[in-house]
Amino acid sequence: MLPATTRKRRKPASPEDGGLRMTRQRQEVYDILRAHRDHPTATDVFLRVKDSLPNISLATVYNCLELLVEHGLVRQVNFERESSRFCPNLEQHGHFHDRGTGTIHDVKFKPGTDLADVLELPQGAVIQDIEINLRGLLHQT
Amino acid sequence: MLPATTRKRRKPASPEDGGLRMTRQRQEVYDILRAHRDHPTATDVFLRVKDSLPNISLATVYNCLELLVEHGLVRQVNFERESSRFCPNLEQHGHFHDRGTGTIHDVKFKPGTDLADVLELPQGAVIQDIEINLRGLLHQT
DNA sequence: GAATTAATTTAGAATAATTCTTGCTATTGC
DNA sequence: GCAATAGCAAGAATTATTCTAAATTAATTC
Ligand SMILES: [Mn+2]
Ligand SMILES: [Mn+2]
Ligand SMILES: [Zn+2]
Ligand SMILES: [Zn+2]
Repeated sequence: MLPATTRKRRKPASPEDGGLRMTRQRQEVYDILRAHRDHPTATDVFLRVKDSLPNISLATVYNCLELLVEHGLVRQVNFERESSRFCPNLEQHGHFHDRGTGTIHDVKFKPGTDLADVLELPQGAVIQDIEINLRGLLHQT
Repeated sequence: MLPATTRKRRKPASPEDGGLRMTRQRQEVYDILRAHRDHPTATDVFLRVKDSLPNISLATVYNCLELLVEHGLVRQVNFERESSRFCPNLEQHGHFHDRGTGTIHDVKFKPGTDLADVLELPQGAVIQDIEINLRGLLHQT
């Protein structure tokens, strides 16, 4: 058996990428989400990624987004029945949809507070996932 | 001009029904939502309403649900990208989806608490609508 | 490093929830 | 009762998303 250092080996899955092999397409999709954190739809991502990968297909963009979500690198955000949007912010946060401009803003949780303090959860409920979506208007101050 | 009491007049829109004319179909759809508050989908409602209105169409169920939502009698509840569900509970509340059984439970807000206390809202944000969706498991106690 | 195997991507077809269109029916206002 | 309006049913259309199958690329084995 050869020493471990000389054996050819695939790049190990880092904790960062959640064990997902970072192909060119997946990396570009992920980079695009982190470059412009405006909660783009799959089609938005598709149009943007074409600049660097002109031959990428929409199906691949959907595949990449699905994998990034499954591996916990990206969050999928749904407002009403609109197209899903994608967000690389992994901190616990909600979303505010400004009906005036159509933009979506991240909403942090105040430190030291717990959502469960505000809610009357059913007996025995163990929360695995929290989704908070707000809609309204953003007025100039 | 005849006295008001003798003139034939349509049933006035009550504050309860939000100005919506309550046709047979709308009434049955609404009654079904209030009878079983299990957050049924449009198809669920369709199947149930057929007992009393065997000729109703799915399109009509969708129309009725849309109108009931627009007029504020019913809330539309979306989890992920699943079919919309419908809820006649008009109190401010969130939803807990038990992944074990697939059931959806209403989650009241604790009296005297304010969600805004837990969130760092963007400057100038005026909230018109709040959606809180929780997912997890309900353990027997 | 060529052959083999496995994973990924692509293009287009399929799916499914929802919405739209159209002709018909019921209700309303007069 | 009659014209105008509103509502309904059936099925077609829409659209975001998923699936399928073939081609490409990458990894593994020899
Ligand atoms: Mn967009
Ligand atoms: Mn159901
Ligand atoms: Zn976000
Ligand atoms: Zn509810």
